[in-house]
Amino acid sequence: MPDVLADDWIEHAQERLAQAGFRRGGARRAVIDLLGRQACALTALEIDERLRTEGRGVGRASVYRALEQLAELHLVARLEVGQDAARYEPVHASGEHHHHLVCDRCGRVTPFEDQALEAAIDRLSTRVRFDVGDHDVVLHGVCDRCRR
Amino acid sequence: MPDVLADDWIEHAQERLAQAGFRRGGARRAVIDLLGRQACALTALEIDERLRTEGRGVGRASVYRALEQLAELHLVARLEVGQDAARYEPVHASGEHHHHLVCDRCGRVTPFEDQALEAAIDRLSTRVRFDVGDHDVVLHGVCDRCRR
DNA sequence: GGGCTCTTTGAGACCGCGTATCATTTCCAC
DNA sequence: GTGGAAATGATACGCGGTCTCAAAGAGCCC
Repeated sequence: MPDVLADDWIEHAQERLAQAGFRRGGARRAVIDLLGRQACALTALEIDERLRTEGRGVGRASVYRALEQLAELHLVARLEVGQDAARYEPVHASGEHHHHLVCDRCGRVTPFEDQALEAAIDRLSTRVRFDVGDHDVVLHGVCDRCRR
Repeated sequence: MPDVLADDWIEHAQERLAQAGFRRGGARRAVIDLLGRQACALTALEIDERLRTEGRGVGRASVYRALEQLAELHLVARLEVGQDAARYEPVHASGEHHHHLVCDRCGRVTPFEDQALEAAIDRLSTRVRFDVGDHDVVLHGVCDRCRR
């Protein structure tokens, strides 16, 4: 599913990196291309693994480096959902984003969106003595597949 | 500050453990006593360390074991806030709980409460095809101490 | 209390995600 | 093309967390 949104993000990311003074490089490019095609968050090792099976293996260090740089520029979001491995996903320029349901039984991570939740967080952000940037919401429980 | 709430939680936890068929043991007791006195979440290694400085050092394995057992009985909440170390805090029987502001500059973790946020999550929980249990909300940003 | 069994404990080996190092390769401004 | 800086990747390392197993302690029957 090579959709337009993915291509947009990939292009956007390349641009922002160039602006930030980064040179081009094959490893980072491969990570960006893979991330752009994902619907939801992947762990660094999943990325490493998928690239390898695609025949575009890169060093582990390069994966982590690319993710760190992308996170620094807010092009990817880093999140931890209680599984001892950080996950990364593209941040779209539209500001649109989702949160995650985590099945504590099988570990599956599913995205969801909720406007009321976002609104509550926005309102809340203005009243704390804290310069709020990003936020993560994680709902733990049992997914419908495990419940049966 | 040996307050009543802390003592309540400690007692409650002991009771629930007994009900669940656990025997008494010094290490778990030490972990519970320490946790009961905390206002906010600690990492396992912080717990280990503090017990050691109190002269009540316990094996690392015992700390993790106790925390796991307590989490299983929902007596403590386990949360990860993007610092590569899980944190644990008491869950009070009242159902009252808070969420966390994380300073990405200094790493400080600060609790906050918000009723509107809780309400939004409750409403949302009923509409997803997922059996929602706990939830975590983490706001990232810069704390007032680092901002100046 | 004395024994018996089963749980709890803790020292240390081990595992795996993530980071640091550093020699090599690649990019790009000139 | 050439020089110098950035990017890459193999690998060693660090550290949070788990597993193992023998010793100590809890609970129970007598």
